[in-house]
Amino acid sequence: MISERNMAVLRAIIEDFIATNEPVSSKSLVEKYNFGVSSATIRNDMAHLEDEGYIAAPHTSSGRIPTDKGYRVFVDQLIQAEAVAAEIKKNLIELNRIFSKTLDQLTDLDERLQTSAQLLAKATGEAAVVQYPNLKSVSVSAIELVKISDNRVLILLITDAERIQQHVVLLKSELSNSNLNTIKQKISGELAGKSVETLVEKLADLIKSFSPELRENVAVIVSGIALLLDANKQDKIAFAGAANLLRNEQQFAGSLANLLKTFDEQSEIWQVLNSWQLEAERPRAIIGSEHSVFELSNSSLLFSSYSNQGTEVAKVAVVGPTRMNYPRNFAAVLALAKLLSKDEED
Amino acid sequence: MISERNMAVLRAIIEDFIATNEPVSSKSLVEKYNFGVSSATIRNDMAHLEDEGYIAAPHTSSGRIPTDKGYRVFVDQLIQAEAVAAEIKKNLIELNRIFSKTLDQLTDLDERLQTSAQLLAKATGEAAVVQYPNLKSVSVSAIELVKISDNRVLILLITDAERIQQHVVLLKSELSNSNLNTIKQKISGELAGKSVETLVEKLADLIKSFSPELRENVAVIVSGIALLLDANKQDKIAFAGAANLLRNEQQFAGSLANLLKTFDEQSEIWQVLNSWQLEAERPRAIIGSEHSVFELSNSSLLFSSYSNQGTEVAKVAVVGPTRMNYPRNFAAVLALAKLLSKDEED
DNA sequence: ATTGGCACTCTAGCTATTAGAGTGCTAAAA
DNA sequence: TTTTAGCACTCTAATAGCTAGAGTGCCAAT
Repeated sequence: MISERNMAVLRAIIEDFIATNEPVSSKSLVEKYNFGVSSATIRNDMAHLEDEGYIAAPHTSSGRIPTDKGYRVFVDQLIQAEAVAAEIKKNLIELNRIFSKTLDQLTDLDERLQTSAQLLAKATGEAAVVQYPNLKSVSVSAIELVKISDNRVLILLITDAERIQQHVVLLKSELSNSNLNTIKQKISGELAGKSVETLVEKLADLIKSFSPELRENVAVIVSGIALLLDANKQDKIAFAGAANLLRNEQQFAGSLANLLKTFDEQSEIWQVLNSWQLEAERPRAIIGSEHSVFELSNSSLLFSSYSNQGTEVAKVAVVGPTRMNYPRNFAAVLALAKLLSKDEED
Repeated sequence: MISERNMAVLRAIIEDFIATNEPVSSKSLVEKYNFGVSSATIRNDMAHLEDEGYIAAPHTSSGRIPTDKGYRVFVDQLIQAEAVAAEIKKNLIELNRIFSKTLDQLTDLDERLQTSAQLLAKATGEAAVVQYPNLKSVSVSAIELVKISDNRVLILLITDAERIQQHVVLLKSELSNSNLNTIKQKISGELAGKSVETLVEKLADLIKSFSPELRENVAVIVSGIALLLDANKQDKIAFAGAANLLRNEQQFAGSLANLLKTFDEQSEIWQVLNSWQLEAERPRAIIGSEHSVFELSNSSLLFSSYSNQGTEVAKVAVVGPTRMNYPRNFAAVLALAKLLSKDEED
């Protein structure tokens, strides 16, 4: 059984450890906190907490450090406790102001997400990851073709998820404006409203429906569109704050290089994020051994999701040591998630 | 005076040090290289090279390591020596093949440059930087306006440097297709062919030339264009290979976090690159103390430039320890610079 | 100019020692 | 039953001392 005071001691240990990164001793606890009992009593509590697996001692005669299980209850209570929730909410408003000041000016998706990651990294002092929207379920709202020189055409793929992608193709032969217009009308009419996923198959048929003299160029354009659709399927993330990972260098030991490579390659992180579900608005924390990313030992993942018209499209996350500042970081993740969401109230 | 053999010894020391990262002793030199003299003789040569400042001894009874001055002559000779030039050229062809295989498929500038940096980082095993083209001197070839919903217009700024930028603006009131077309014609006609730099001033006048009922929306569109032009002025770089910097962790001591931040913030690196000039096709190496980036102590910068129709537009660079593999890295920098260049032969 | 020989120097690794921080446990007190 | 003072015990981290050996510098001989 975990008594009221046991809990308070656990919490004090965790807060102290987060602040100092040193094993916490019974003596320092009675000095800093007003438990109104002696260090011997605290020692008994600590022994108990250790039995239950909430804290551990690096060696026989050292202070205690929290275990992942310890952090778990700490974080769970944190999210529920009214007082702290208020604290988070206050941060949230402030962060919302800061974030929106920068983000509201950006409409280009790449820039927007990259900047988001940078803001999140800065606000938390940790590394930040922002998933690109998963466009598999998104549909095409229009395809535009713009002639930018005699033989080059810019293809624009506009989806209903704010993402506008571009690709330039080289035509095989000259194409009159009216012909280009015909092609545009037909392609756009044929593809608009369809989901990105189902689109690829339709493309081949499309070419055949054009008159023979246009087909060569249409084929080039269609292959350009296929390329853009393909790009949508790639798992992409924006990442920022690598320097912040270095602050906690010792804990990653030799694996920091691998860790950075993991972020570089993106797809693994993407999968990790996808393997965890979110309930409603709640942010979630995955603490230490709860995840299995080898390079991220002793690290926590804090994430939430952003949505488009109520449908979850992707996640934002903060990656840092298990001994991170949870209240601050939860607030930042929530603030960003809210800002990136395009829901009714906008 | 530096004799023939002195030079050979210097070179052997540098190559050995690059390979092993250990101070090089006279004994190991006679064992690995065929100088045909005893270690005592080599010791005399080494004492001489030390007097001249090409090598240094970490402490009295240790082997020697090259100084920046030592690397300097090594690199200068490297670039000139026929045999090595051939070696570089061979690498260059191979690298060219590898790079173009990936790059030829990419037309989006962001993606292209980011991928370039990644390829360069991978090919060299170092960190890589690719400057975005400096667009101050570039001119606008067209401005397109595309309606993507009732009240949103996508602005496309197309310059003659392959860069196509996009921005979405929210209209104040509905705008008919024909009106949009009128605006497009007028704006594009007015701005096409002008250089990006001179354009900003013209924008204000432009609004006045429209009929009052259009002005409100034109103002929105014009401010969007201004935003895009502004983005061109920002110094931007693509960076990759942070993990490779970690490999040489010890040498950056505590400054690695600052270093990563420097790359994150971009503008400082941009300025450093700009402060060095290139002669013609020659790549250039800036070794250790020759540059003054504090965080990059013991590091070399290798760079070359890419051009558009013969005009230099930006640089590509490799950043690594002074004891990097110069021939390989020179080849990679050159190969990429050549590939990114859009000159007549394309 | 080169070389063998040798004294000399400095480092890196090993061992020993110690102060002190912190615990666990016991027996008494509340 | 809970709390506490007291004390023995343990482990770490820092310091000092020691030694093998790698490497040099220089001298005298070739």
